[in-house]
Amino acid sequence: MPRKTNPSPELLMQVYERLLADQGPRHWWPAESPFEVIVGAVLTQNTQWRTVSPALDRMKAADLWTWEKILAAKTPVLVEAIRPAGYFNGKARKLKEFASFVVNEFEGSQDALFELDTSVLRERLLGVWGIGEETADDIVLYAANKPSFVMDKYTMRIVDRLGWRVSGKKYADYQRLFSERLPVDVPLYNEYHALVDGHGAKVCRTQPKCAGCCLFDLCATGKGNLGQNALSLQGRG
DNA sequence: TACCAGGTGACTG
DNA sequence: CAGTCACATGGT
Repeated sequence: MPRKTNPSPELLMQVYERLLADQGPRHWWPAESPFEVIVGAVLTQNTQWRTVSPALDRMKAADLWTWEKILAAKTPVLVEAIRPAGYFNGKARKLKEFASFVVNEFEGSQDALFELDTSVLRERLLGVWGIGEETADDIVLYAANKPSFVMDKYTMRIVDRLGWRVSGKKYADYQRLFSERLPVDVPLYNEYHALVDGHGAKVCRTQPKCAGCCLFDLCATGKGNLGQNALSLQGRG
């Protein structure tokens, strides 16, 4: 493996511009309301969005589209609605825990919750059972529109493959790599995470498709795969 | 067919 | 604190 390098703020912006040119704006989060962002953020945990979207439709059809209704619903009813998203027992409990939090402490409106300062909001979210760091940051950024850079499996994998040095192995370490180098800017955080996610899902997959990658010349792993990709291109003639 | 997908909490040494 | 495991459906 090539030696890790310490990426400059300029390099982070260069990667952003490359991804933006490659994919265009992604218009995240794919939801019509802060409520839907939160529900979607829980349902998409370790799950692809394409199975979450049907689950959201089933929740609407089952009249489970407010915190009060989620809280009042019988667990098997909620489970059946969210079944397509997987992990339905755990996610049903998580939705009920969050509903209880919003109904009992913020009168059923996440708007009151979002009035908290960013760091306080994040801590309150982390205090809810089932809300971990990524889901909390999803909610802070995409529902409350406050600046908290979202980290996820894709982003960590891309950082590792690019060969960027990270101070540790934890979520916060990877998150800090970005937040210490980028201006604190909600639209930038929003689009950056969306673009990295798209790249992770389509190009920098578990089995990376380095041929044609817009970051190829910036990537330690991609350069290492040059021969292999050249062969696979040749094979397709 | 076997592997993988926008994590989190519980448990162990 | 760091590693490991269960949780579960659906697409390729």
